[in-house]
Amino acid sequence: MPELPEVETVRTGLSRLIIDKNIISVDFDTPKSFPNTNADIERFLLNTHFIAIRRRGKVLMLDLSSGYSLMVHLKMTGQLVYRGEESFGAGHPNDSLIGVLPDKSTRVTILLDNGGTLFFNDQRKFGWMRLLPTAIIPDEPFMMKLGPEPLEESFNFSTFAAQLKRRQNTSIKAALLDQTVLAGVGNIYADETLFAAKIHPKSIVKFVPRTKLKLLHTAIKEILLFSIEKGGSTDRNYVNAEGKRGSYIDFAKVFRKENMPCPVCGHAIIKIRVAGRGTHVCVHCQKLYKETVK
DNA sequence: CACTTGACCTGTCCGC
DNA sequence: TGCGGACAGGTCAAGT
Repeated sequence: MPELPEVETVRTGLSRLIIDKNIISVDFDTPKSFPNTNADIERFLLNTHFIAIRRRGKVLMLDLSSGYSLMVHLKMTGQLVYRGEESFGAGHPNDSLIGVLPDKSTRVTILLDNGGTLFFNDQRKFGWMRLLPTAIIPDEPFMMKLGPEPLEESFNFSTFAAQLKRRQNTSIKAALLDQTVLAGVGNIYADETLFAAKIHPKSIVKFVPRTKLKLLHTAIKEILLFSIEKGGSTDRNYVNAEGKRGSYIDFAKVFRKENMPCPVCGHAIIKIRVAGRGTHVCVHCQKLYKETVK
């Protein structure tokens, strides 16, 4: 599912593909997918061009020359896929997960002046795309609440520890998934980083030793960066801006590895439920901290 | 305020 | 073969 590395991969792809391209037309299925008025669309979207593609947490911002931006959240099954004139409708036989576009999951279709098309697909309709003034994006309630960017230099260990102070009595996994603690980690990278730090996901935050939290902080940075190198994780639906898969999942140690041997100790990885999510853990390697350690 | 649970959706898989 | 139900998991609203 699109988490920070997947959204970042889409961002770099779109930066390469649609910057400076002019928007000729936009078409969408329902207002839920694109809740803007026709007047706003005509004034601030049509006949403007993309000047920058930015990311904050799992949110994408496609900045336009009109002073407005398309803000996009892919949620679980969202895709932002560009098809150039040459590849239009053709798909990619080798590494594309998707075929001819538009398909039944297509919510928004944006036609560009170079003959290319930007598709916003979303099978489960949880995602959204909307047009709003670039300047007010930071004031949006969702953006206001977001925690620090884990890959920024300023996200050092003391920042991480300070953020966790607000979630002392919950599980460490619930804390990692909380976007106000840090922005961009979802189910895959929560499981993978906790495995790397040898912390059981059900561990209560206040009982996790500082040394383990330091390992976790380092693992977050390293694993997110590594996944970006691999183009993110394609578990089911995720594809990049060209409709292609990411390969991080091939390197995952525990995610979707239930009943398989732990790569460190060989014990079987089990799947449990933590914070309402499917959670993968090696109970032999990952220690459960539920009370003060002596 | 801190924390947990259910709702939002649709496609897929599993058991009968 | 079809059908019901569980499951997938990001975020928010409503619950304790």
